Amino acid sequence: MAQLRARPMVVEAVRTTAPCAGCEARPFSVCNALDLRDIERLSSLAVIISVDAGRTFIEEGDPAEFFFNVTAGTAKLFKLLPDGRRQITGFASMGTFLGLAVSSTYAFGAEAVEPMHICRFSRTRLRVVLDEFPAMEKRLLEVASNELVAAQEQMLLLGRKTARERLASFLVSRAAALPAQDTLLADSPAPIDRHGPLRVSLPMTRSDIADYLGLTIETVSRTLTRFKTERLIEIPSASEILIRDLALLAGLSTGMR
Amino acid sequence: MAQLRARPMVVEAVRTTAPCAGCEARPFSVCNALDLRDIERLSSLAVIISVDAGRTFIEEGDPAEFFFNVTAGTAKLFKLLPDGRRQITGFASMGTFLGLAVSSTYAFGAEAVEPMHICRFSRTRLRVVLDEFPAMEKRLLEVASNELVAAQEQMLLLGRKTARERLASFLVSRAAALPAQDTLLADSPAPIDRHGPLRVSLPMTRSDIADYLGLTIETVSRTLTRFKTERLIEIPSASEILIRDLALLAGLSTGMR
DNA sequence: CGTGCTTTTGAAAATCATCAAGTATAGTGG
DNA sequence: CCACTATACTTGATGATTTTCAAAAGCACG
Repeated sequence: MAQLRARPMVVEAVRTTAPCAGCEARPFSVCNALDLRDIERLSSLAVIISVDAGRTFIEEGDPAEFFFNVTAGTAKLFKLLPDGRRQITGFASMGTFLGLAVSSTYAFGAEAVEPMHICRFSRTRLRVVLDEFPAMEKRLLEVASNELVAAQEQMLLLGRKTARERLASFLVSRAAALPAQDTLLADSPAPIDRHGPLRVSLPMTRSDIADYLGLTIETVSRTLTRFKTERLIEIPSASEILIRDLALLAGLSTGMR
Repeated sequence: MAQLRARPMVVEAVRTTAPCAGCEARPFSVCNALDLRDIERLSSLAVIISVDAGRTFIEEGDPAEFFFNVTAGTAKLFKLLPDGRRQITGFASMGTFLGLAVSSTYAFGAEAVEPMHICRFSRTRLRVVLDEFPAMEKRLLEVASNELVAAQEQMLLLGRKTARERLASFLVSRAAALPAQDTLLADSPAPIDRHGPLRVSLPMTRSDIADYLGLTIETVSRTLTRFKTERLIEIPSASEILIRDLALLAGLSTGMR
């Protein structure tokens, strides 16, 4: 049960200019709450950081000094037990805002699964901006509310769904997040009505998927293989899956059979 | 696996005056963000509702017309699968704010486990107040952030902890919430250092506990019995538990043995 | 073209769920 | 006030899904 993990080092800051105005992630992020004029203020506070795949950039329990905004790549967010058991609580991709904890320390860790670009803000300095622009605070509340809904859905999955239902849910949610690969801002009911095979990429390892779904890598592998033999999916490579029957998978994800 | 449940009727509104100024729950709730002068504005929007034990007052999927603030009693919040499997995502007690969903429908249901008093606000009308008082919006963001942290902790529990660890975690969190019985606003590190037996009340049924912890009622019962034979707790009645060794239980809850 | 890591596959083991009574508790009506 | 009934809780025996242990097969990278 207990698999101990090496503790990766926290990434060191790599300072760069922060051109918020031309930021590709802005349309997907809380920063969009500000208009171009105010964006300048934000730019002056932001530091852009590059994070290599596998690097931890938030350490659970560390003083929560910064807020982060993901502008490229994907991170896994996780909590650990003393013996090394890990629960991944979510994946953060372009536009995701991190660090909302009220407490003085981070309640979770974050590690890049792909090379990332992250926009980093000092908490204290961003707080001033938030007080100045209530629109951004409002947007943050929306984001937090959406995350809360997603968290409740994940609790349902972890507490009550079978391995099969968990994997089906995971694949469906990955498909629903296309092309914006971001569930947190999925305000509109994603248009998942297209037919034909749907290509979803899985930048995370089987181990990550297992720790996200509360399973072991073996169960993840076996279940995916079974989906394949049942012609629900194809697995061209380990990091890529073709969904052949999304509706059926969606049914499976809620216990229909 | 699938136990179907009768669908309880939604409670009808029981209109009463809303004396926010003298509200016992205010110190524990978001309403505290307003000073006495502004509280009057709030009062004019609130309707106090009485809910009998067992009554559902939020139906998952219904249009999210209202916000709620619990002023007395306890509710369980839950999500259902089509076949009746249920996941309780949390318990709401005095001071808890409900209905934060951004979407137009409730993402979860809520049912009273004890007779309750609830303060009800129209979403559209409360929105006006929020725009007027940024302090309250800020307080809401804090609340949402704290709930998010609690949700991540629960994901760790549901995804990675054993039955024993889950029950230990549950009892410890009930003890930590004393006397304010409210985890959501537990901003300060709860002073759990007192020794001697600690009395925690469990107003919810074993079935509720099971659905909260992702277990069956039998496993809940067996595990509590085992704690009793191990002298960790006493069980004077089904709805009351004496914790004899909180530190040991706290250790158990994170996998120490 | 090794070498190391990830993934897949197989067999055995374990935790927790299910099925099944039996016991306590609470609420109801006589 | 007490018996009666319904519900909740406990306890036991059995079973199944998932984990654990083990090893082979793929794949990526130097």
